[in-house]
Amino acid sequence: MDGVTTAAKRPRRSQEERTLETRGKLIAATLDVLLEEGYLKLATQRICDAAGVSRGAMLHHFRDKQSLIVAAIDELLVSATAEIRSQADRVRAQEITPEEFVDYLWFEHFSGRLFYLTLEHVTAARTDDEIRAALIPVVRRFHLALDEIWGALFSAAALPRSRVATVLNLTLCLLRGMGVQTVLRPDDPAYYDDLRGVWKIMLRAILDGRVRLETTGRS
Amino acid sequence: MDGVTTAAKRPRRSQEERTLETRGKLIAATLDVLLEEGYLKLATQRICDAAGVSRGAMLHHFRDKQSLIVAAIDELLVSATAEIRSQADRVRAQEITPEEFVDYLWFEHFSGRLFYLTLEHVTAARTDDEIRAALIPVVRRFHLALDEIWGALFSAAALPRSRVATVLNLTLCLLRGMGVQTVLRPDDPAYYDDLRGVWKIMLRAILDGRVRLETTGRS
DNA sequence: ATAAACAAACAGTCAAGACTGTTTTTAAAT
DNA sequence: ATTTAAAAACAGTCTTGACTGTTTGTTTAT
Repeated sequence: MDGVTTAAKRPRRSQEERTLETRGKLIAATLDVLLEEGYLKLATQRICDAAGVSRGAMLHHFRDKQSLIVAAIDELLVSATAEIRSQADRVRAQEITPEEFVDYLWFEHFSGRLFYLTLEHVTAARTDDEIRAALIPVVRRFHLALDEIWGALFSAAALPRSRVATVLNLTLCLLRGMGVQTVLRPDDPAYYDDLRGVWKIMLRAILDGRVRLETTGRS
Repeated sequence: MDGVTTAAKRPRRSQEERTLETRGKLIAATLDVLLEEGYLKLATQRICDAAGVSRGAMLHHFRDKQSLIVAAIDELLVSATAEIRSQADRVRAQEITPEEFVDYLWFEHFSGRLFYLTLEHVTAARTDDEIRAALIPVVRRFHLALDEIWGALFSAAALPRSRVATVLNLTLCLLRGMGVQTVLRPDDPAYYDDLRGVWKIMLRAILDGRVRLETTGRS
């Protein structure tokens, strides 16, 4: 295995390329292992095994375990934002209905990977000041991006522009709550279909103007 | 400090009394420490310190750490059920409105202790088959009790009896989702008031019959 | 005297960061 | 163009502390 053989097998990569590749592997592996093992059992050796990278290399690129996790969550939310935006564009173009968008959000994000990863990092953040401080800006960017997406989503005359984001955020809260429940209420898809069905009826009533949202006194 | 002095200070307690007291202390301490530290940092020594009981005694009464936690969650949900039932009785007696009930659920349970403890055990259960298997029956009892409470709650002519539980479960999912968000979106009570305000408007529309829920096709 | 409740010590496991060593790339010197 | 030195990327080992369940010992109730 001399220099000639090595050069023939693999072109010389710049430091930047090497860095991007290693970081990318670590971030992807972190999300996979976090989903599979949970935060409680998330060991750096396990991540590195999955990434095919040493712990020394991991620590070269990320100050500590927590820094790696925060970077991974950031990447997760950036990706999710792009995917949601893409589907939202289809709602606006009237290729899919708002009801179908709700189904998309449920089946593609909130009853699986995105939400379970959210559950893990949110729960860890609740009792750890450092994690929480690191994640609040990350999540705030996600919320702002969603609000921007929601603002451009609907043009229903019956729904004031200022209410659009509220309704969509309420939709997301419903789906998060359902996501929480899936953990200890599995094998009951009818229950979740039922909830979602009722929600769609409510959403349709709002979009059609049968329920008005202007006056939201604090009551 | 001889036997006579001890007897004079504290009456002789039966083994059963001692057991109930020790178990009670451990269970209460578990919930307190779980809320404060999270599942990730929940150490049995910390629980025992808080309970004023030795680890040996803890292990005498509970097979292992997990058994203690499951017993504590069971107790938590039994207590919450009783409290929710008591408020629901006041709704039925028309002492408080359904809207006020929603506020009660939010402020007393889903924006604080009950929900945060739920977050902890649900997240731990997601990736641990044993915990999940132990908690599913516990949580099922909670769900059944809630459905029974909901079934007796409203007598709105416009809302079919079969739909009452769905609407209340939908309410709880919304509140759970909001509870999840409070962790990384703190210091924004107006946001949560807004969401809750919109839901109350929708709830009122359902109760008043302006939105009908009979046909909930699976769409 | 015996059993149950309780306490403390023991033993083993595991994980993260610190640390040391190696390989690859880049820049400077020749 | 080649060599050398430095920097960056990467790998592997060590250290330390924390944790849980097991075991042994003590106290209280029957």
